[in-house]
Amino acid sequence: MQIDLNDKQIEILKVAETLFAEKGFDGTSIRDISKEAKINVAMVSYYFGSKEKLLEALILHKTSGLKEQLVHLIDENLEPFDKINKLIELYINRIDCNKGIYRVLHFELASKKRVLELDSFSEIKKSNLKSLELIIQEGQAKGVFRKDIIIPLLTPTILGIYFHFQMNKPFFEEILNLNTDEAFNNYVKTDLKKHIQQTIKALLLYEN
Amino acid sequence: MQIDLNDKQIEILKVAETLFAEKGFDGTSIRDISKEAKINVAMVSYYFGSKEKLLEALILHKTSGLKEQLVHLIDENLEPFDKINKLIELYINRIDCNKGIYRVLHFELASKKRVLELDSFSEIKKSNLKSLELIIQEGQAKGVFRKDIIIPLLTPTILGIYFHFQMNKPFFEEILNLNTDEAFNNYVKTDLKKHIQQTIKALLLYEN
DNA sequence: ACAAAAATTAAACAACTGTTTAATTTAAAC
DNA sequence: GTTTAAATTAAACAGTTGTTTAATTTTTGT
Repeated sequence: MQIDLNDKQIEILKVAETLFAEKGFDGTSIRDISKEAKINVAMVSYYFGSKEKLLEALILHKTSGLKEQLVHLIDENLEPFDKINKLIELYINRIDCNKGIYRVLHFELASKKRVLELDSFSEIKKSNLKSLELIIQEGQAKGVFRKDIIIPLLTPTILGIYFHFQMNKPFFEEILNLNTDEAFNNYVKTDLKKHIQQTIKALLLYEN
Repeated sequence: MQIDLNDKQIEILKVAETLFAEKGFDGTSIRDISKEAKINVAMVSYYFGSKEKLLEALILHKTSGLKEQLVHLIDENLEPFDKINKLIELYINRIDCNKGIYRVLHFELASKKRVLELDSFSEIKKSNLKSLELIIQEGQAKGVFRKDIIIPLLTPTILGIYFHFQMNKPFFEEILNLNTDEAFNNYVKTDLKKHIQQTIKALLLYEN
């Protein structure tokens, strides 16, 4: 796993992230990237080996970090619901900052065309699930959360709502009258976040 | 809007749906489609005009139908929660049958590369939101649902959870021990569906 | 200042892209 | 059966694709 990237490489990744997010991996050519980053086409192959390896480098470069934040959260001295709310906030902030790459990831992982060598990414996801599990169990031990929660379905609930909202941005901009990008982003960080927190809280408390 | 399609055209759409879902729109070439459908490359342009128009025809061909089901649901004589549960079931069944095209749609609508001429599709979504609104208001009038529900956020909650689960199929297959496609689909139609219904119910009932 | 290494370049590569053409076959109409 | 229209074909079109090459410039270490 490559972690030592020079400024030029990071610049390439930055441009690639934007373009991949806008037009998809297959929809973006190396020439698109090199033109936008004002470099020669050969530089991508020179630095990363191939277009696919560029994507892998991008994903690894961007997705590390959340894991550490979650592990750290476990030991914080917070009430169960505050901890869950903070977890949701961490997720949203993290993904919101890296919107582009998560969108690509979202699509490429589901594609049968490419089998990305992303064992390390899968490990991160499992670690995150483990952290969530610990937090839920703590809340259950304290008698605050119900006992029969299907923990693996909580992440798709959090991320699913967020992504679906982002994916249908044009539609929600229209029906919620969010006329500027700022208004939209603001809605995400306040109302949508609150909605997700409320949803999870309702799930954890729900009684038949 | 073209609705009269002959058998050959429908066969092409069928193949296109499968390949687009597997490899994405940009990841699928007309030659891929023509080879799989055992037709000449020129036939796609001959019948649909272009690759993009093929996609549009595919989307329109597949997405009509849910709207009518929802409109019909409004007038059914059901308790508010039963009506909502049935609505969720309709959504999931509908999308589950047309998994392929909804996956493409999900991605392509968010892409800046193409501006699909899909006013008719946007109209369908608005109509569906209107139907949901009527059902919620009925439940509110009967005093069963809370009053401060943000209705436009219910659809992303339902669809978001579902899509995120589908998009990360390999991951959930592993952590939930769903070893066959049948086991996975079964989990969606039972446990995941129940989870979504429970989530929405909790949201509609939630009290601070 | 000089040699070695790294970075950058333009050009070429072969394969693939969506689409069009013009010729041929098949089907329908009369 | 002949004429007209529709369907189907192989071939060619002009661009684009990811990647490699070999030459050149820039940077680095001494």
